[in-house]
Amino acid sequence: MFASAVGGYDRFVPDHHDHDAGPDIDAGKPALVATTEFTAPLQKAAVDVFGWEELHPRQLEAMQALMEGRDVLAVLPTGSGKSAVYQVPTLLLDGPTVIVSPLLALQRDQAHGLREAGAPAAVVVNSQQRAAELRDAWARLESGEARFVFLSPEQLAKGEVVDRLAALGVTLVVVDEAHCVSSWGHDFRPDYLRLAPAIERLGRPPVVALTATAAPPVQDDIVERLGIDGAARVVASFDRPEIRLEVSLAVTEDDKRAGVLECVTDAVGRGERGLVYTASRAATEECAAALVERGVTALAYHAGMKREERSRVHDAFLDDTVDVVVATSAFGMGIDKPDVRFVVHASLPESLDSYYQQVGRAGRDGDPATARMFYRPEDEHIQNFLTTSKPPKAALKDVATLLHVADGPLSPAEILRRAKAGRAQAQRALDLLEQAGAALPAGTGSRRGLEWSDRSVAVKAAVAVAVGLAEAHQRLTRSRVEMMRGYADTTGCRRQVLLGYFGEQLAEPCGHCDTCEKGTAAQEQPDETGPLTTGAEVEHDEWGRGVVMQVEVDRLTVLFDTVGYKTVSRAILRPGGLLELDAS
DNA sequence: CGTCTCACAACTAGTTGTGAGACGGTGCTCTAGT
Repeated sequence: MFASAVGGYDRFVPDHHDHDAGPDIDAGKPALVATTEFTAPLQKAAVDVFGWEELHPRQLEAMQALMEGRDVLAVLPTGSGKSAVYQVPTLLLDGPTVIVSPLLALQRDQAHGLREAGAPAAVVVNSQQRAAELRDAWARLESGEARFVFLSPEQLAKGEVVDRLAALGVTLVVVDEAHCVSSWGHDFRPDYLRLAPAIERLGRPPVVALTATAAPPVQDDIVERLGIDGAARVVASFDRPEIRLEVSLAVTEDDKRAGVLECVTDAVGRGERGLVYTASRAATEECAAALVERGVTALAYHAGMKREERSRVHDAFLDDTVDVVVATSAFGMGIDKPDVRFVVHASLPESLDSYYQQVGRAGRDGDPATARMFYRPEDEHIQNFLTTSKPPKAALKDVATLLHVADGPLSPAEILRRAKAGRAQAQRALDLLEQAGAALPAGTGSRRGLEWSDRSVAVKAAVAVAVGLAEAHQRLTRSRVEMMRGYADTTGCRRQVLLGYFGEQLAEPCGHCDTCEKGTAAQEQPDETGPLTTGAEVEHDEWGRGVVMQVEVDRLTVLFDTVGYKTVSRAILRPGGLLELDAS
């Protein structure tokens, strides 16, 4: 729409470290982005509608790829204008943009934000709306007035919603907080893994997956699950030098508790505000109460609380009426508060991905902030319990048999009702059978459901494949917990370890994490001079193919396709990227 | 896998030990009852 209105406005966009208030997202990347036929129209639309005088090179790179019809995976820090990546192109495209967003509160805030910015109308479609609101939302989309529609992956799992969207001629699909595809899709919210077929049914417009945190294997998983293999990857630096990293090992629960309370009380005494993450709901309440007893204004936050109360805590944190929020992992997505000065972990998080996401909520204003983790070796077990559910073998057999003998498609509701297994187990079994390709979506209208893919495939064989998938995922999540533990126990520079996990090599120890100051980091310099460097492919007799994720003095961390992360001794190296069998 | 709670025993009247069992995170959506 703006293309014809633009002329004579063609130049390179330089790097703007000097007046960029957000994090430096450009380290190690080319500062210039090639100008294309879309550069000028994008810049003009950004100024005219949103008042953005300059687009960051990374933003522009992602937008240009989308305009060329390519898919994009953009990994950009929060506060760097991730949303602009789809907002501006939408102005130049003919149809509406569909934004898949994981939380209803987030959808509401984002739609509201667009309204404030003076952008074309945005609507929200979800189960919390009244019938009249929904009718209105659809009417505005169908009239062409609304150009943005926010919805959950669960909405896109509904055939009638997809059909209705398809009729609108969707020209762009956005998967916001795209790390959820990888972290939640496999079990917790399986509709994340059903986005690819839904996008196909929308006519397969370009897709942009947006997230602030995704290690290379997670990026691969997102791209694969969304079916956007050829996506342009726009990945900014993960480094947040303003955040000081510290870890304290505690022997007893009492020591750990005392450490957390002292650390938080001291920080609040200096006038700082921040977050405490715990592993359980009970621990949030216990810790918040202990802080209050010490004169700190603290509130607990977890998913067991009423919606209203959760939003009250959320607001209190944003408008500084509370110094500390003590929360489970439920707190944080969508929080963009600039002056969070500390993030304290009172337990080991489930993965370095989660850890970095939580830590990254500190110091958004660029001023110094602290990330301090207190942990006990025992903490590893609760994460293993929480993140790894055993394959539901009995339920798998049960559900597979139902599908195998059925005459036509069965609706998921009917399958759950007829299964002998509990609802949750049966649902998980159904998801796994679908992932295994044994159960396929079939039928139309009210007859829509799932059916057995191929009668010649035996129940037993399909169950075996599904169990294999579940076990592989179980091994991966366990190895991710081990990586978390490895970070906690390292004597090397923490920033080097953390950035290495995200595929970024820091040449020198950072000089201001706890291990650097203790002096242990200097003795643990990674040696990248040998035959194996980060990113190299290796082969192990038992574990199969893997990619080197990290190189240390005498050991390597390798991510294997089948068994997840493994740390192996350098001594077992053989020429040609082969590893000896006796690795441990 | 570890921690906590509870019931109960053993012991002698207030406390300590033991074994079994429950519990531990993230959200959307639909439905039944107010």
